Amino acid sequence: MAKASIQAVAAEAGVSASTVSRTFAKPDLVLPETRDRVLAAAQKLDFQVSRSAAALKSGQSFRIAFLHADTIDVWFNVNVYRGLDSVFHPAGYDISVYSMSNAQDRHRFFTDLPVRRNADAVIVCSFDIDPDEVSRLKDMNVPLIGINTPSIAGLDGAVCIDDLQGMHMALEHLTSLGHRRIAYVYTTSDDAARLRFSAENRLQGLLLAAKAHPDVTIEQIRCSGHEDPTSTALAQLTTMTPAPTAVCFQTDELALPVLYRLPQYGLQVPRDLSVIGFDDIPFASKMGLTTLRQRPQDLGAIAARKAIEAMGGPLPEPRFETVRAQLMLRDTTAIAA
Amino acid sequence: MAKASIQAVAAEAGVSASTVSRTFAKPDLVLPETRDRVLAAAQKLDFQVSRSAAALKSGQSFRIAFLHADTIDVWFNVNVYRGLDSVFHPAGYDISVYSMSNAQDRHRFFTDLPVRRNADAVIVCSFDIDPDEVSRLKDMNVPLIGINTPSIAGLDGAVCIDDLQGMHMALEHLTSLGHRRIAYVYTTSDDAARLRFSAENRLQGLLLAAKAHPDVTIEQIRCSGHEDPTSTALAQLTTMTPAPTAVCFQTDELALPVLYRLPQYGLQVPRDLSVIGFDDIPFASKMGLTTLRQRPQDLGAIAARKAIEAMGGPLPEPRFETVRAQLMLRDTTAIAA
DNA sequence: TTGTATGCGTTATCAC
DNA sequence: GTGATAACGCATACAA
Repeated sequence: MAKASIQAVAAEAGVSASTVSRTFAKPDLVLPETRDRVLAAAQKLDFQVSRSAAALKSGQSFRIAFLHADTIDVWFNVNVYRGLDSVFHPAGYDISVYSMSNAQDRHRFFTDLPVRRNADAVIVCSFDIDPDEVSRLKDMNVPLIGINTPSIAGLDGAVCIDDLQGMHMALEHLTSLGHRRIAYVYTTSDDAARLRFSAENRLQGLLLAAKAHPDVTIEQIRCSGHEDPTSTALAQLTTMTPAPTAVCFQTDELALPVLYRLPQYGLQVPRDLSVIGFDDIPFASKMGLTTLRQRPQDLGAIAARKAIEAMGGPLPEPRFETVRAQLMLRDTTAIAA
Repeated sequence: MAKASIQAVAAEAGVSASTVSRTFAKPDLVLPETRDRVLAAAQKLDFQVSRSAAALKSGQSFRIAFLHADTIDVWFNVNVYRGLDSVFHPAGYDISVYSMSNAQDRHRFFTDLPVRRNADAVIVCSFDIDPDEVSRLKDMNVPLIGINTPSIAGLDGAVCIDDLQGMHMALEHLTSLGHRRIAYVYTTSDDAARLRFSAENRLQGLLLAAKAHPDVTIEQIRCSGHEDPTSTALAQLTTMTPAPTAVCFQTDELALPVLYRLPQYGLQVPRDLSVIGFDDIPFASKMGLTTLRQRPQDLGAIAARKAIEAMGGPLPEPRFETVRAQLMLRDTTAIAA
């Protein structure tokens, strides 16, 4: 089972090694009939181009570094990964995932910078990356693309979800149903960098949108990292006076456990309380939660295309992009009581 | 920002390139003080070993192929990935993910076999891989490790969750609470290979365990891929006569939406109906679901260690391993009505 | 369009 | 314990 080299294929096909190389790297530069002969020989010998050798010679690594906050299993991160993969994989790139669960991971990453010479582009996701870190990454001379980064300074491209527009829609939906007392539930946990920004942006979006409605009040329910957010939210929602008639949650993940328990505390949804989430995770549709859909896969795919474009030379066009959230009307919002 | 080569570091440190190489690859073969000098020089020049070059010369690719059914975002798959990464990343390996969402993906993979010469080990997860495919992968002469594979034939190692033991615990728990009429809800969708096996194994486990209790009956509720499983399960659970007093779900994912809707149909949990899930996904604890915990991260880590051992030479020891599920007692089971 | 020659940056093998 | 040297397998400039 000696792994066939490019030489062996060349011999089998009766051509030179360069022709075999070209057949795989730049098929259009080789005569169709030659190409077919080479492909047949390759198939016969079970030949696959060695990525290591190709990488060494070409100076590329065919690896993309994907930096993200928290862990890869959070819904947003893994779906961004899927989007990246849907573009990078067919293009011949592997994705190296670097999870920054805590300050230590992060410190180690930025001192070792294992990405140097080992990535053709860097994708930074939901990351409160500081200017120092940006400049260190830029020193690597590879494209640096952001996804939902708080700032776009120093990036070669970026794509963000439009939290403001999303919350604007949420508020307009609720006010059109007659809601005036609206609560907003969010978390501020230290070890979930992604959530910090979305919490902030979404709150701002809600407050901004509320300015157009002088009679609307927004009550903030803040769940700090130490406590169980479900309990905090339930306690507040059931005891506030005057009681809100609608509540927006920073994320579906936060909303769903509360939605489940509300009946136990005498609140019928949507009769007594309208509920809106954010994200549209799979459980949201299964539980009928009205929510704002964002598609992390799309963000990932857009970022990947920008990266590929930037690797080709000039900066991607457009460099910065914003994607709208979509209001999914389901069973948890109704006319105010 | 010319990327420093190993030569440059050697010059800076006043040693030969070989010594620099050794400092990174086999630090114990080099004198501590020499090592410090080299490390200092490397740090100064921002040097990192080129994985491509190292790979070419050493004959390894430093890549692991991770084949899984369905998509990477399903809870089980992404957590297996985390487990793999926790072992492979520190060991210097990157993971290339190959998602087999459908027959076409799979066919393409096995005809192209992009993994040939480009992976040092193959991990196959939740895969109804057939003998032909196993032998094609084995031809690559790299370790082949399975995770929750239906068969272990031809694999160099494998680790599986003990579905039978898990369901045995579930049944004993329920019978000890006085339940005698127990339902089991499962899905059979074509495009979710993982679920097919777990559905089958878990059902068998339940039936097997029930043999010890002649007065216990197991009613199967099968949700085919075309219909909404939540509706099917609810319809059956609320209309069966005699009504079951407890229900086991194949997965938490299946259980939770049903759990949410049961009160709407007049069934209080656990007063009228006890509910047990399987997996212990994050929402299970948030919603108080009694369930069987499995830890895909552990399976991934175990598989990764077996792979590394097998790459070293002999077969891993033990070659095949089974991990127990753990019963998490929460709020959805109680004494039979 | 295809073949020839060369070198990418590292590691393995051997001396020393 | 360290240094010199050759080779890993391919892609590219250049020649044909």
